Order: sequence, then C-alpha cells, then structure tokens
Amino acid sequence: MSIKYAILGLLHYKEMHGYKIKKRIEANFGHMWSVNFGQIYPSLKQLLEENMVTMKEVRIDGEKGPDRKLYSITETGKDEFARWLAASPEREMLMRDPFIMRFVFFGFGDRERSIELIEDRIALYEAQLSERRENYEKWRNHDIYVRLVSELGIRLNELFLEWLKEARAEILEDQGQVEGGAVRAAIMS
Amino acid sequence: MSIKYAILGLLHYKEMHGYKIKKRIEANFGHMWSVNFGQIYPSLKQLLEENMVTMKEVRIDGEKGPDRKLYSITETGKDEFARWLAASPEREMLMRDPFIMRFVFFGFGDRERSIELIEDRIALYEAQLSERRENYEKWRNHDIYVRLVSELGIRLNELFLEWLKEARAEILEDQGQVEGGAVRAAIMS
DNA sequence: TCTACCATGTAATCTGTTACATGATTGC
DNA sequence: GCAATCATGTAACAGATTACATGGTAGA
Repeated sequence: MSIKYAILGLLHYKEMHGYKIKKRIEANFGHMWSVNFGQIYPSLKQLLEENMVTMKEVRIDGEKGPDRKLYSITETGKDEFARWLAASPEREMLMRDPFIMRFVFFGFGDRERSIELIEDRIALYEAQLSERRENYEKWRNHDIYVRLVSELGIRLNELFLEWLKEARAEILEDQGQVEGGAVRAAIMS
Repeated sequence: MSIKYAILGLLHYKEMHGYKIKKRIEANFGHMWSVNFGQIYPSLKQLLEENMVTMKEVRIDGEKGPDRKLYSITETGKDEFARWLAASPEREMLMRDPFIMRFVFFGFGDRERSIELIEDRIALYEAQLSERRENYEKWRNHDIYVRLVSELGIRLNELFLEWLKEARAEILEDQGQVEGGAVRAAIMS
C-alpha cells in the first residue's frame, strides 16, 4: 500500500493530523493520486500499530473542531521509508480514463454527442490547468523534486488539451462516419 | 464496471472468446488499461446473466486447447452500450504511478540511487515507446478514434521520456541536496 | 438557516490482483 | 524436456470508493 509510504514521506516534513495529510496529498499529487478518509484513518491506525508513527492527542482551545491527533514519524518509520524509497517501484503506472475508454468506441455512437463530450473534457482540463499553474507558483520554491512533479502535472495537462483539440478538429473533418460502424467492423476483423 | 462496457464495445466488431477479448483490450489499451482473467471471465458470466451477450460453445477440431466459448452481443447489449457511450464519464481519470510517488520524496534519499531509478524508468519507457510505435502502424488504418487514442499513447510516452531526461539533468546540476532533508523541512513547513 | 469546511472514524461494497487448478500445443 | 502461449475458470486477498455517523465553526 503506497498510501502508507506517502504518509511517512509527508511526516518527514513535520507532524500532522489525518485531515491535513489528506489535503497535503491532494495538493502535492492533485489529479494524480487521490485519497479517501476511508483509507487514511485506517492507514494511520496501522502505522501506529507497526510503530512507524507516534500519536499525541491535542486540544487546541482557540481552534474549532474535535481534538486533533498529531502523528509524528519514528526512527523505525524513517528506516522503513528509506528502504522503500531506494527499492524499485513495485508496479507499473496505472492510468485509467473512463473518457478514453469511451473515446475509442465513439465510432459506434453519435458524432454530435461525441463532440459534446470532447468539449466537456476540454473545459474540465482547462480549469484543471489553471489550478495547476496556480499551485506551481506555490511549489516552485520548494525542493527540486516537488517542483519537477508539479511541472510534469502541468505538461500532462497541456498535452491532453492539445490532443483533445486536435481530435475534435480531425473528427469534424472526417467524412468516414457511417451509421452502425459497418465499415469499421469490416476493417477491424 | 467499465470492463463490461469494453467487452460490449469489442463485441460490436465480431464475436469473440474470453482469452481473445483480453488480448484485444491489451492491444487497444496497452499500458493504459490492463485486465486480468479474474475479471474477464466473471464479467462475461454476468453479461450473459443480464442478457447483454449470448454464448455458443464451439469445438474447433484442428485447433488446440479446450472448447471455445464464443460470445456475441445482443440487441439489449447494444442498447445498453449506446446508453453508456452517450453518458458523461462516471469518474475522473485515475493515474497512479508508484514511481512518481517515490520521486516526490527523493530529497530524503540518496541522490545516486535516485538517478539509478530514473535511468531504469528511462529504459522502460524507451522500450514501451518503440512497442507503441510498432503498434501504431497496425492501428493507423483503423477507425479515426482508435488511431487517435494510439497517438495519445505515443505522445504521453514521449512526454514522460522527455521529462525524465530533463529531470535527470537538473538533479545532476542541483547542488541543493543536504543530508536528511533538513533544509527542505524548513522551507516546506 | 443552510452550505461549506474542519475533523474523526466505521462499514459495506465494489474493483482489481494474485495465486491456484487444469490441460493442450508449439517451438527451442 | 521445458518454457511459452492458448484456453477456461475459481478463490483469496488487497485496495479503493461510497455511504454513513458525529459534531463543531464560519460565512452568506
């Protein structure tokens, strides 16, 4: 479970509570790796049992909400993290886009609707891109690795946008669309 | 479950058996969407129960192995697929890269080892890129959507390679590396 | 007042992966 | 003879998502 290691990594910077960890992961890996509370709290519990972290409950008087559980990384946690960091990544990149999954079959559907869906995506990625560019300004003075990942996110976003716009143009030009995909079925067999 | 729809999509081209469907998905979505037999056979079973597909068992005398179960899409299946195709994608793109997850924390590790890991990735993506370029030659005469997705795969691969090489160069130039990440901890708080 | 956000957690469910079991054929 | 590929499937497990439950504060 990589989430455990993400937590251990973040705790290298400073002690944090669960809610903050989630926000941090989303800020660092936004649109690249999301987490749910359903994962983060049980992970912290496990890390605690494994002596990778310690926890102290703090009552913050001036502040809102329940007691916060501040987690800190232990030496054991640091060792285990270092071991993980130097190891080869366990698995390949996983990239699943339900939109792309649809896209590949757009030949069997209605072209107008396909164009609509593509335009929805363009709008979405445009919003995401400005978000990422804003975030970049915040991360650019941090360490080189955080900055580089942030740059990768922006470049990926730009690539998707470019591709979507080119795809839209090509589809609009394309005269090969035949109802029911009969032509394609013949080619594809 | 998108896999069910991927199966229904492929069955639009022609009747197929489970093993072949898996190969097809991997050829179409290679490195973008992988499937296991543990998903595909139960999915076919479910689709059969839902009357989305029909199955006929065929004994192929000349051919090796057990009887093949040829699945075809039904009208119900086509209708449900069409509904899905025109709907907005259920969820966001999911992209999880255990390598990137490590990368962002490389400041806490050994630089030599980080460079090694980056070089492993470069080798991996270079191999993947030539594979994708070969595949592209096969798909380029198919329908415009399949071709465009194939192009996207290549471009993503190229982007990752470029980024990895630039990252390597920047890291080698960087003199900011301090043991234990003390400097970064100070900046990052 | 209501929504949004802070904060912690559990349970049910859904998905996906790995391992196992079986057995034939093809090529080295 | 052995590994790889074709072919079908099940069971156990790991991982992730969604829904639920609780309760406080800030702002429109």
